Amino acid sequence: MAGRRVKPGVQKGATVGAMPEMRDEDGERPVERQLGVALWRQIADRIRAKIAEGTYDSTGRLPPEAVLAGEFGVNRHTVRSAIASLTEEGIVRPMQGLGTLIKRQERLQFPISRRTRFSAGLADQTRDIAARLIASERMAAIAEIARALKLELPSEVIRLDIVSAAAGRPVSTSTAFFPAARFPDMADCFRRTESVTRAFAEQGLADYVRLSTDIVARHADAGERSLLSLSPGSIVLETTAVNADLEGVPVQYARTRFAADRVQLHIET
Amino acid sequence: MAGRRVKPGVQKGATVGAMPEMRDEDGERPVERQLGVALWRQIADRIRAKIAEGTYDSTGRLPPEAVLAGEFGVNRHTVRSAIASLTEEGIVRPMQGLGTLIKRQERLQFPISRRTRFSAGLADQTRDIAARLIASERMAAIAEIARALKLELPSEVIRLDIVSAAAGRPVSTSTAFFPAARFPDMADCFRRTESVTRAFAEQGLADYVRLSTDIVARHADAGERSLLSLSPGSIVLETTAVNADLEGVPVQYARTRFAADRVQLHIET
DNA sequence: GAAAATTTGTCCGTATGTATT
DNA sequence: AAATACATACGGACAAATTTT
Repeated sequence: MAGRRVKPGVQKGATVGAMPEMRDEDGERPVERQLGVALWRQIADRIRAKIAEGTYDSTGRLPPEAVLAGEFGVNRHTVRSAIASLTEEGIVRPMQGLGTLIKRQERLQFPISRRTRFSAGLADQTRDIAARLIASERMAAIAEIARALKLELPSEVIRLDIVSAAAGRPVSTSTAFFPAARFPDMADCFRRTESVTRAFAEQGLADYVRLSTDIVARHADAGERSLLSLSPGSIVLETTAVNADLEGVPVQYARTRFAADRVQLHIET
Repeated sequence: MAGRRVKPGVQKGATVGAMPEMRDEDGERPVERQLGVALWRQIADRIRAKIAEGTYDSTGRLPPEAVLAGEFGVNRHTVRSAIASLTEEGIVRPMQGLGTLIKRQERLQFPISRRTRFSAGLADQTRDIAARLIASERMAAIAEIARALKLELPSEVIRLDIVSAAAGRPVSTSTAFFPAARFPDMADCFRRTESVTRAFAEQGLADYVRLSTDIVARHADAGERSLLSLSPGSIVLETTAVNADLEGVPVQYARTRFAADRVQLHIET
């Protein structure tokens, strides 16, 4: 086996004859070398994608390393590096003599609708939900926040930094702003109740609705990777939402970053 | 094994106490090495992110290479590699003696609401929108599609593969399924009108609504990178939507992958 | 139960790419 | 431009654990 490896690098000395753009339309191995992304990481990405597609669902395990190496046209060691990375991510678990088992992990579905409270729809998916307050601050509102909450400047807001976990794994981190005049005890109430809904209720707001949501996806920065236990290159789904009471007065402006590989947003319209 | 980086980094020979601290809220620079992504690509990613955040909006250009090298704690050669990559992507344009200019590119906002057709909300953001049919097929519905479209098995569906571009840059690629019995000429109509809405209209469906949408973010695969002109490591926002006529009968099941760095989804509830 | 086949884990070495000095 | 250090990728050989024969 072990096909001839293509000569890497751009030979700038000798002009290579007109190789007519080999059309590699078959999906099996357009591996791109030396483009700033290590081969083992590219292989890891492709294995991860295949797992997500359900390619290996019938066996529940990866093909043997030697087979994968053959499929991708790389050395077995390179496949091993890729599998090591996926192991680090908690996606697979290699067992000597047995094979590499695929750990099943479902995506949590987060409903986004007018009446949805943060964790309401999660109750039937997992019981073990925890929200932890990691920081809070009473501060002057900057223009962006004042505009969203429809506050006059200057105004004070309360900021809460929250990390939420389901089944022991962190799934999201939020930064939420509340008008300080109306909800002066937000931090204490949240710390005690571990819920924005209940914190609102303790301060006299029985119900509230979601006004609008913006959604963006990007790479997680170092802080988010740390809070959400993500590996480098991981993705966050960032939602920016404005919630209001039933009269339409904004009560919360929140930016939530979800670990993209653990969640799915769902919108009923 | 987190970065055991020894960090020769920033040699501050003379302490610059009065430096105005350019709003660099991103604390320090925990550059993580030996993790499968070349340093220059990590730097490129971070510069791209900063551009997206608007960090350099005041000047419209990147700080000098030497300054960037100092900020990130890497050699200037590495920063140059990163900038070369961003130049290739068309994000910046270095000019000798002048600096590195940032090419303006806004995020397109895609509204997701009950009555929104695909490109309706785009009209006021850019004039130059194009939808191109790259493949079509009449095929037997698989279980997932039949369930979404509420078809009995066996049934036939028409599949359209579409790439949409705005202002000359591809922003999304969709795979859409329609019941073949009801819309037999979908492919021709779409090819002619370049619009799902108009193709529906030509076949007797004047109006339709969005029933539900699922949203997921993940790394782009090789095919998506090719169709959307994305670089390795890029992210796609994938929406899976079911549209129905006004009686609630499903008429379209579509999976759309957006280039995540070019779009923002917006939900009004 | 024992032997063979399969599969992951570890070691050797070599060549090349990456980043700094 | 060159020297140095380290990460990446390849190739081979064998050990260790598990399943199959």
